[in-house]
Amino acid sequence: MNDDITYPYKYERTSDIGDLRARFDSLEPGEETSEKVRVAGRAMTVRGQGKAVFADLRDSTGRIQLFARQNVIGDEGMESFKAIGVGDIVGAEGEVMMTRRGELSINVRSVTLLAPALRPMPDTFHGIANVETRYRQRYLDLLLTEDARRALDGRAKANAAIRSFLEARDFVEVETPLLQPVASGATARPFKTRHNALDIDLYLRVAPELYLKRLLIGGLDRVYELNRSFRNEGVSSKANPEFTMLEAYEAYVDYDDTMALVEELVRAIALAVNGGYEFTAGGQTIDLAEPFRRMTMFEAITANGGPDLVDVWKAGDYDTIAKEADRAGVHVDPKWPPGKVLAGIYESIAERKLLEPTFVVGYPKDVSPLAKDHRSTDGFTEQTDLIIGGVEIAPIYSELNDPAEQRRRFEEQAKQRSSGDEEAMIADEDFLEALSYGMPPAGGYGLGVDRLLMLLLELPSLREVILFPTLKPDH
RNA sequence: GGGUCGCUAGCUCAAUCAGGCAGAGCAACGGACUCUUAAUCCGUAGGUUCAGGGUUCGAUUCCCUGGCGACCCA
Repeated sequence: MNDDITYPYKYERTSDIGDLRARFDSLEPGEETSEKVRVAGRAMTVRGQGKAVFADLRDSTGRIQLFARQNVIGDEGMESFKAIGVGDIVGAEGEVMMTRRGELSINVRSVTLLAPALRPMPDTFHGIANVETRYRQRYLDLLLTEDARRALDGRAKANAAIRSFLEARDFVEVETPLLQPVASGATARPFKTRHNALDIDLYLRVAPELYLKRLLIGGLDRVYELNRSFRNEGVSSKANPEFTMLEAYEAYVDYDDTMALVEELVRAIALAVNGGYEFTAGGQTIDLAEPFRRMTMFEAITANGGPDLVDVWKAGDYDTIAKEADRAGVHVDPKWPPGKVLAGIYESIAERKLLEPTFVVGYPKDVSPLAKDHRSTDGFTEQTDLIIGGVEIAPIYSELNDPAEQRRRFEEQAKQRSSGDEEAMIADEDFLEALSYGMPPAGGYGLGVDRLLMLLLELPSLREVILFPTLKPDH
């Protein structure tokens, strides 16, 4: 049907449009240069004016106007220029000039159709209002929605900042299995798949944690993986089944050291993404340059209008804890261990109100199977969660390295699992064996890159910072 | 999982309240126009109104079921 269209193999460009902008934006209106250039990109608008035609051409570096005049380009050239439609990908050759109205342009000598848009482009003025279309056809969204390009750009900058921050501190980037025989390392339901040749079930990782710890055992003292992990859970504005996380581990330090490192890292990412430390979340200005707050889970609850549960917890009065959970609107399963109930109260009352960066220090052992016992508070571990804008950004641990204690924690999780908690952590026997060879004391963390980007870019949903968010097929 | 809302031309939206020929702008196509930039002007074409069922003389509109999405709640 379109057999008469030819699709050229290449187009030799002399410049990106951004380069031309940088070099020639200061031309005077009406000034014409003899600088002959060849550019290529997508025609975003075309404005016919009889024997003159204007088009806006955009490549990934910017936009420039094409200005074709019949007395310059000739009758045949004019015909081919007029044939350009909105959305077509074209190459153009001509001299750089500034129109009398002060629009940097190319005085077109010839134009080449490289690939037409056979389907009409969405309205280039109104853009795409339907978010579903924006997610399903992100290629169109990127052409028409500034926020979509901003998110893409922000992520690239964040990734680069993360790598340079960690490389500068001698962390080694590694890659560990996505396909795992046991999906452990996080309390989450995994995706299951099948390897035919090996005839085994495999799971997509819910976290790379236990493999990165194997590398600590293997003598890598500073290690990280900027990874995609997968959790078989619902989608929401704060969760996508696949998401990007940074996990990093450093031997011979504890979670206090790691908190300081994460604080610096978050600032480095913000600086790279936004060029500064301030942004708005929950209607409040957040200044990442301020020292991050630290509070216990109990303090976080009381600071946000909840009950003081310190003494109740110490006394082991779990009935009162359960009653308070009920009052806080937490749907407590009677089989839940007390620490999970307490964490539920905290999440319900406090978490979303913690707008300023806050380390919530100390997590109940029942919900923290991979961190060392807290050195001074019974029933708690040395896990802290960094909360920013009411969103959990990064759990940080003094990593548990006692294999006997790790086995007990896994057994505790197994109990929760057998009482119906499908998200309870699975024991990884191979990891326990590895631990028994000795893992150095270490601090580690997992940083939710998507969530941090969503905050820094002030976008309302995780799906805005994930190029192709998980959606049901629409047909 | 529950609730609310949305889905009409490629896109942005009307028409739905109170059932009565499914429309406009942009994009496309044809024409006019040599400094436009949401260009303008004249004309042409463009529809499984998300899908299926029901009520009705008649359904985009009312009812039911389903699909996809958004938001809120759990």
